[in-house]
Amino acid sequence: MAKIKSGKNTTKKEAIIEQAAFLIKTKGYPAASMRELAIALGVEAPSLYNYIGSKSELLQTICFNVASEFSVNLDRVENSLEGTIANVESIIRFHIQTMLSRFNEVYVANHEWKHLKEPYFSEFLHFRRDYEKRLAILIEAGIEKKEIKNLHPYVTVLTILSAVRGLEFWHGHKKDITAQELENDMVNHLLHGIVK
Amino acid sequence: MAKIKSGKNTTKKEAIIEQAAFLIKTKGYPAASMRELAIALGVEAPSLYNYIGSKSELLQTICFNVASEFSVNLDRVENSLEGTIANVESIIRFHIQTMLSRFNEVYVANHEWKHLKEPYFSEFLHFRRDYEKRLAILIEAGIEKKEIKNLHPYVTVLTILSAVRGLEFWHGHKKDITAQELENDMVNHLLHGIVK
DNA sequence: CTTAAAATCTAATATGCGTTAGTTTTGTAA
DNA sequence: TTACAAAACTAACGCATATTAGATTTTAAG
Repeated sequence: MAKIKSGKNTTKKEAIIEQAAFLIKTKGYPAASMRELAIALGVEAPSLYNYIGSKSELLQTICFNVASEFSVNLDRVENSLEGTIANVESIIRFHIQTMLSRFNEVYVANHEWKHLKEPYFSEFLHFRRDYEKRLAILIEAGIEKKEIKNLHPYVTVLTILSAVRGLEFWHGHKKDITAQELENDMVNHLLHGIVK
Repeated sequence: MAKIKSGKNTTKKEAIIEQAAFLIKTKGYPAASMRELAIALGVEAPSLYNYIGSKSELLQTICFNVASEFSVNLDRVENSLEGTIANVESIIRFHIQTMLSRFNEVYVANHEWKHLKEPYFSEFLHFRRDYEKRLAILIEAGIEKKEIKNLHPYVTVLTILSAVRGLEFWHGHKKDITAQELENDMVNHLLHGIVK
């Protein structure tokens, strides 16, 4: 009777994934049910299986889509000719912008990946570690060139990645401050600190 | 047949909560089952109900215990006579130390509180917002006293809280760096930045 | 040793889950 | 209009869940 709605340039599968990202973000993967997802799309649960293979496939798609985007951006930065500070700033800004523009998917990739099944769980974990490692190498290069303070590179990476992740909490406070202000102030804080 | 084991100075209820924190952290609240919790304690699931009222009560206890600890610490800092920088540093260090010493419970309070039922969900959300607000006021005072840069206070609070939360990811990397180094470097980064 | 209470067990209830099978409806092209 | 395929439906399976009821075992006190 009802039909899955999909926008002009999106397939129905993409519409399902988008709605799934919202639901998984809101309820968490285990509590996000196929029946509720179906209702949100105006359809019965079994109908979804004409487009997707399984519930876990939805999570995989979301997580690895996001991972791929960050990886491609890091490729670009690694090949840039700018200094370390500019590179780090560029990465921070990319994280903030992606976090804000594709909130549901990034949130799911950040929080729900632990519910991935093997071998996807291990693959994703490996990707994360690799991404952190590549960032740490970038930071180390900056330390050697004396552009950056000699703090433990992993701590620096951890602090930056965690800080930008925290933008999830900003979603309720949008009125007080624009996205641009937020981005600038956070970059300023992470690069130069808050002490005057 | 089997009996719930509890340490010397802990009641059986406390033993259940401690194990529950580990399980909920690992699996997420919806996927953490009473049966699995019972097995970890060497007992059958229904036996747990002699000590606790429900599964959701476990989550409530964990979340509000942690909230209370952070609140008490903030009370102390608010009444301190130190400058803003010292106060902020003290709060950052408290977060890091609590995160590392009571990892499971803090993790659960940070990540699984959205599965709290009403009215606990709203109460916890209100507590969080209040805590952030109190920190922002602290920061604002520092800005007025010209101890701290004039960045948007909420962004500063967000950045700090998110960064310390990120310590969850450090739990696998313990060998490379001591807790003390980590704490010092992160405080340094958050107060003074990374640019040389 | 007896007895009462505390602790644990087994069995069962009701509910919800992901998914499959088989059927019916809808859309499209010949 | 007919025929075929895509997309939706209903019904159901097998399994896991939190929790309750009631019986049984263990513990501790008199």
